[in-house]
Amino acid sequence: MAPRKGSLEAAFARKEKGDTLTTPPSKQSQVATNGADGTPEAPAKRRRLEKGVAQTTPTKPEKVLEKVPEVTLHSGETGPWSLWHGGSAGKDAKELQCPAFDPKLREAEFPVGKPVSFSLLSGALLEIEELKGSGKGSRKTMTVILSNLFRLLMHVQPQDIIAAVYILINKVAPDYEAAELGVGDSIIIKALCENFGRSEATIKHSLASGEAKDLGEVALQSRMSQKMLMMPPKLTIAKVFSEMKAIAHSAGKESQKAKKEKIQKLLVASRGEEAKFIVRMLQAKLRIGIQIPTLLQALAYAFTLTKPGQPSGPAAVTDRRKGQAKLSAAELEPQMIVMEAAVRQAFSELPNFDKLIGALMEGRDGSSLLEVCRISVGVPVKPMLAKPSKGIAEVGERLAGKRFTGEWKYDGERAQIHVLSRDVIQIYSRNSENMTEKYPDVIEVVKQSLAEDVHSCIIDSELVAFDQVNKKILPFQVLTTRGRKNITVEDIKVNVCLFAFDCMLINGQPLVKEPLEVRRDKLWKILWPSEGKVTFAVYRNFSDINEEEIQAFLDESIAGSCEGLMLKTLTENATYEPSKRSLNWLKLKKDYLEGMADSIDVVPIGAYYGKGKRSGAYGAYLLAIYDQENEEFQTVCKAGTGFSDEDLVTHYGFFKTHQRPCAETNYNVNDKLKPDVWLEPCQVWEIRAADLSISPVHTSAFGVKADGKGIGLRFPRFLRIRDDKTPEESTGAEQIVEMFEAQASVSGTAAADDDF
DNA sequence: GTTGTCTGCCC
DNA sequence: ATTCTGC
DNA sequence: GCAGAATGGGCAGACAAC
Repeated sequence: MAPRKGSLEAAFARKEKGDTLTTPPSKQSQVATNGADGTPEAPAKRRRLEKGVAQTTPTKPEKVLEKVPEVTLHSGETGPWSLWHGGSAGKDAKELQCPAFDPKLREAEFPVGKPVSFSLLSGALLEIEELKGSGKGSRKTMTVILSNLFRLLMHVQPQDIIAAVYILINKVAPDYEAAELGVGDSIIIKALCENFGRSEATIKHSLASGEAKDLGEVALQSRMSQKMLMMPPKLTIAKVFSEMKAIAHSAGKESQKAKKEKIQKLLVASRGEEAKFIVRMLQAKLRIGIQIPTLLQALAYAFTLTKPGQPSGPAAVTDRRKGQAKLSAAELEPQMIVMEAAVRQAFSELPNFDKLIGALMEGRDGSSLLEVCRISVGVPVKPMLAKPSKGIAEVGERLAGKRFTGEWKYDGERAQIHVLSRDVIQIYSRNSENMTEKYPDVIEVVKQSLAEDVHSCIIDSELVAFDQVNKKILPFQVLTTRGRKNITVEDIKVNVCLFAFDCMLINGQPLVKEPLEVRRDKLWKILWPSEGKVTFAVYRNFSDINEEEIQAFLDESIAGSCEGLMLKTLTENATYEPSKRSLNWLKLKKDYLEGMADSIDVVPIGAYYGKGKRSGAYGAYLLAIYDQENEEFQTVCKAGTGFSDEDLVTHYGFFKTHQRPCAETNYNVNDKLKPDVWLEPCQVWEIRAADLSISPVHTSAFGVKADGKGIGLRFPRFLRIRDDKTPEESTGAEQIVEMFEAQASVSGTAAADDDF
């Protein structure tokens, strides 16, 4: 058994929360208790702002124009210009890969105004894929290809840029406009089987043997060996996108069949490598090394080098490095840098490619883009995220010499609350999904909690399941049982409390460029807490690194049913601008800390073939503990992370020779977890997890905490092999139960037994 | 009407 | 969510 | 340090199958 005593004791040391009232941040320096214990009076009665928001909102107008950063010309080494001048020698300027690419040179092949063949996009994807991992400068070349693709489209068929971008990110609409493809591996496999006369078994075998690294390659191989007499017309970018939209929009009876048939039609019409990318696109796993940040960079460069024509204005310029008005490197590089920053910021504030590209097509550049792509109520903003920190020492290094704050990290659901008006309130998730329908109760309570002079705002917060009778935070797992659609306030079974911690806009004024200290101050003035409904995240400010105080605050947060702490600078580098650094906050959780986390010794009893870069090895393992009483191995989780590439190879090599044709008789495994390969119980692994939860599929401590259910692990990851243990010496079922009961969010609540 | 499977989305 | 890796 | 790509548990909701 690995050390874990510390965590148990810490978790048992449940702190009774006092009834301390909150005070505004301006009047306090160190407040550790607040919120849930606010006064019970109706907020409306207490609502009286001494200093109204109107007076505290910034008097200076919000800057729209970004100050042009101090730009030093990199010319050659690291700056964007290094992508666009080097490496052209010997390359054909007709090739997308070539930095000197000029869209005009491809006019014969891609006539202006004609729909563009999907093979152009597919070809670019293939080139990019082939560059992946090919060493120095390969990422740069990938960006160049993408940029040049956009430049070409800009010249010949601008409306295809949006289609191409959506295809590249495997979506059909912005995240906040619910439009999901509703296609998964299962439906794709069915489509492939029927279409190419293959069986599911041969497809599985193809993947297991490494013959194909993913379903895209399966599709491609099947398509290649298919003889076609009559070829449907070539696919165009526009056609593929419209089919994707059609797939996303099909719903109701027989919709699965309809989706399958659309997929098959696309595959039949595909040529060359297209089938591979169509399938991957439907899986939302293009896996060619391009995600949104790279896409934004490529767009920025494309719209710097090439200028779209305007309806009644300047004509298009395909290559601003050429012609009479040509610009020098010294002029273009700063433009690229500013454009890239502006595009990133624009997408962060308005994550909508239609609008972003629309603005770029209008000719907006680094200095004017943000005038139209700005944070606004009703459109979710990209949220600030936090980087995991390995320990308090690391936190100290990062924050040394800066004023910072620690906030309790609540275990709930991120909620970005948009008050469009006092009557219209919307709620968005961490990933910009619209959750308004899920939380009518929150909307009501926010309405009642707004200070009088607030008519619009955007608030960042966490929604946490909350026991209104016992005034206690409930586990995340309780929150997940809430319904999501057609929810009415009357039949809500899982109540929540809102813990607010940031504020990005008030009364039309963006606050994203204000430091956290200012934003928090304003937040506290626009929202009135009410017990168990709305409050502020508990925080404590620090002006110096004091490891003991941070540790103590961390312990308090865990005793208070939280996951740990969020650590944020207050003044320096403390704006709300994920475009600049998406992981600008730090998170400190007990399971990151050596000796404070539950670490568990388990036995690998099954394995699953890896996909993509894991193909050719096992990508994940099925892990079990040994239950002495029942003399059987009971599963607790699968593990697919924590392995170095070397580990993956070692494990594969080892377990290849310890396979079993079927499960051992003393394996207690749910059918839904059936691994690709069964393993002999012959090794012990130490793994780590954040929490334990009641599991519908895992069998450890089966029936002990809930009828017909076992206990599973949340966020499991591999740590190391324990050569000093035998499988029978792995963690026992009774220890799993102890760990489950020791969790601060479970102990002392009614949920401790059989409530699941 | 019930049950099972699949998908997307929370973490 | 966590984690590892190439650049 | 960023960006990307592997992978986890578990829930509701939508459909399909029975």
